[in-house]
Amino acid sequence: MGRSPCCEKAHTNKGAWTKEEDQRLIAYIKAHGEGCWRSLPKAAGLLRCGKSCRLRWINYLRPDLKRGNFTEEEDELIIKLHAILGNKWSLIAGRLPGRTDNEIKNYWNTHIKRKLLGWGLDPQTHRPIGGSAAFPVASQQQQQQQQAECNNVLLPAQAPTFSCKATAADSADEGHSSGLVDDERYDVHGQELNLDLSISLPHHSLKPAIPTATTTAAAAATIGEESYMVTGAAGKGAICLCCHLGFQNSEACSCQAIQSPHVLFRYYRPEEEGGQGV
DNA sequence: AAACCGGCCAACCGCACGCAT
DNA sequence: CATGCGTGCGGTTGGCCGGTT
Repeated sequence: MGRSPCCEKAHTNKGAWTKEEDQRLIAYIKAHGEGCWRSLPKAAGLLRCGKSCRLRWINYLRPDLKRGNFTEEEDELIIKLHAILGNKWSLIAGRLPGRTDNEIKNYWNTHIKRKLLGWGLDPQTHRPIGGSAAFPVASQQQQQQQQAECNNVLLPAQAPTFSCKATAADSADEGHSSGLVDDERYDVHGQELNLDLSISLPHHSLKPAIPTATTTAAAAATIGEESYMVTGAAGKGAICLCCHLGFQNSEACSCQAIQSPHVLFRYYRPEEEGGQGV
């Protein structure tokens, strides 16, 4: 098939933006608003690719950007969001007003990665380096051990403590694809952080595949197109995506492994992403 | 003062996705 | 349903800058 290039590369500038280019871009967007990036360079009199203009605006020129160092609170929030979302920088950025995905990505790679490594945690999995895989279907003893490891991951000596609280308003009887829960909150040093994740049932079916009593403390979070299952704070019970989809007891279904009251927070990713809890 | 080195960050590149036709 | 277009996203690169030798 092949794609046409996003712009005529032969006649575009590359590299660092000049003040004049910045001014032109700002002036144009102030006058006409964002959007239509492909035609913007020509209209604004810029010898730049549309993508380049968009990037420059979003990452640097936008007036609502918060410049300066990341705060400790932002640090912690990024770590927690990364544990949930992985390298979904744009989603993480959406939870940090004034920060861009690029900024957070850079900050992660240069600061937080090192910080986690200092804690002895794998920056990608948020698990102890050299630790075992998260919650495979295993014997009860193995599960207990893994859950203990999980708690260690969530509560390293120097790491902030947090827990996820699913509200009780999670009902599947809403009759609407909007949420099991209204929100999720993390305790950070005793302070609650409302992540305000968009929570919803898998859109095609609202009927739980397992008894509803076990669903009361569980939340299904829909982030983009991906659904995540989140356990309740006290481990009163949880359901996984597999159960919701009717694949309970399948190999991918690991909800048997999450009955410990000690598990503060876990989630399930779609199987294709590894299907591992955190 | 010059060379070297490592960290940081803006920008680029390629791919994926959603939408229109 | 297939195709093309516009846009957004995530990984990577390259240049700048400050610190060290």
